[in-house]
Amino acid sequence: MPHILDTLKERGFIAQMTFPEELYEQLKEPTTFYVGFDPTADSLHIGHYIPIMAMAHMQRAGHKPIALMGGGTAMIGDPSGKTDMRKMMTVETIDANVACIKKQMERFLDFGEGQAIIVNNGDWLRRLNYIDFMRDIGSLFSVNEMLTADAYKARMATENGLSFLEFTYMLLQSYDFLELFHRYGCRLQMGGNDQWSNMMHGADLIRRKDRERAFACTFQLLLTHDGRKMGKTEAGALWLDANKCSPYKFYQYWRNVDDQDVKKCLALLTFLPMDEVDRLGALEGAEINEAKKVLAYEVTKLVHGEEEAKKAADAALSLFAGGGSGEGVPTFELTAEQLQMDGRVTTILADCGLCKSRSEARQQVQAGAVLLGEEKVTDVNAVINASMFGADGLMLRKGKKGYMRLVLK
RNA sequence: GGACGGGUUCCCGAGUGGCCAAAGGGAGCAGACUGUAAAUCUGCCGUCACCGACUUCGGUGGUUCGAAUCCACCCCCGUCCA
Repeated sequence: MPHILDTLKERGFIAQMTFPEELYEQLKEPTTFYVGFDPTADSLHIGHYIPIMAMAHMQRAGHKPIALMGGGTAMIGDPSGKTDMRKMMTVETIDANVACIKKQMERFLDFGEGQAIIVNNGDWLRRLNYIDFMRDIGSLFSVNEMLTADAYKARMATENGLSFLEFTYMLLQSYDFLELFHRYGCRLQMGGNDQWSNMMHGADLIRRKDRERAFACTFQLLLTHDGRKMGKTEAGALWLDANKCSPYKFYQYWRNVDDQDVKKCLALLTFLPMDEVDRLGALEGAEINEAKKVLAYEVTKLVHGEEEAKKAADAALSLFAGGGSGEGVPTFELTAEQLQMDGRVTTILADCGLCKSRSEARQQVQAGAVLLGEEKVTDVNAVINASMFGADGLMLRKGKKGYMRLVLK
């Protein structure tokens, strides 16, 4: 079996790590490691996916993952990678988010007996005593040195500045690591590359305070080939929750990735063997669409399950290739009464989510982007009535990719 | 605490009494071209039963026929000083 670090490197996960040789030795033994997640929303999004995949790889290689929920640190907000101070969140919101995220994580990791665990740093951070903390931990940090961290430097350079609350974040995250070391013998922290300085200081804290081995290792962020963050959609982020982003939409996102990003995505986001990734990634021209189909299917399968992935693939087949059953095509139900009251195409376009507002719907009609069945809608005031529905409803389309099957209830 | 500079639509950022729903860029959506890709060109991009109306420019009040723009107070941020 290849060394886990080699696997992760080969797939493109690793960004940087502390004491590479020593860590390499350490990981020859089963090692407990952790990754932190901020419960700033009630669902994970694609940005969390890379670390989760890495955790899964690690677990398969015999290491023990700890998913640390930042129920305590979320009350502060990590300044890394942010140009603005985050909104502070209430304890209730945070705890509710933690519960939702816990549920989602169970899909990716084995939380069985003796396997991965989830802990919440709110358990120890929220009852921290300021004076004790400052004596034990604060005394070991040098402000001069902290200020050299990119995360802080960047924030100092902007006109938004950095609050003390946020400045303290590094100490708390470092303390988390120490606490997890004490509780579970956790020796490695992994996470996004934007966390590098926080993670490094945590490992350093354990070395200084307990004189024990501890490591930090960061992952590449999921960026497009030209350096933009991947997974941005109109809705802000590509959510892993089916209610926030349907499996169909999720599938379509990956089906439409840039050619240049396909190989990287296959390596990072799926468990396909690397020779298969290399083969698919090498396809050129229209052929690369095959790779995109595999990518979309595999990722959707991991996130939403095999059944949903099949439905999404089938929907794509029926909408774009004239095959399939069309079972997974997005549908929107409406009643005859609704049509009676307001059956305007623009209203329905907005209600079913194809357009953000009726104004936008109106503009799309004017642009000639809207089709009802096979008919282009030319009149902004066009109305849909019950007689237009066929046996499988009525297909409403916005552009080439926006499909919604209307069904009469 | 003091002096100065700021808070504009999803983001960046112009605008200093009417010509402002607010320049420009980015993101996004759509059209053409394609391979459900990229690049390019074009249109849209506050809301609304939309040739008109309504709501927006940190907050609240005021001046004015008329305010994002002027005044007062307040909140928030930055820089320098203490």
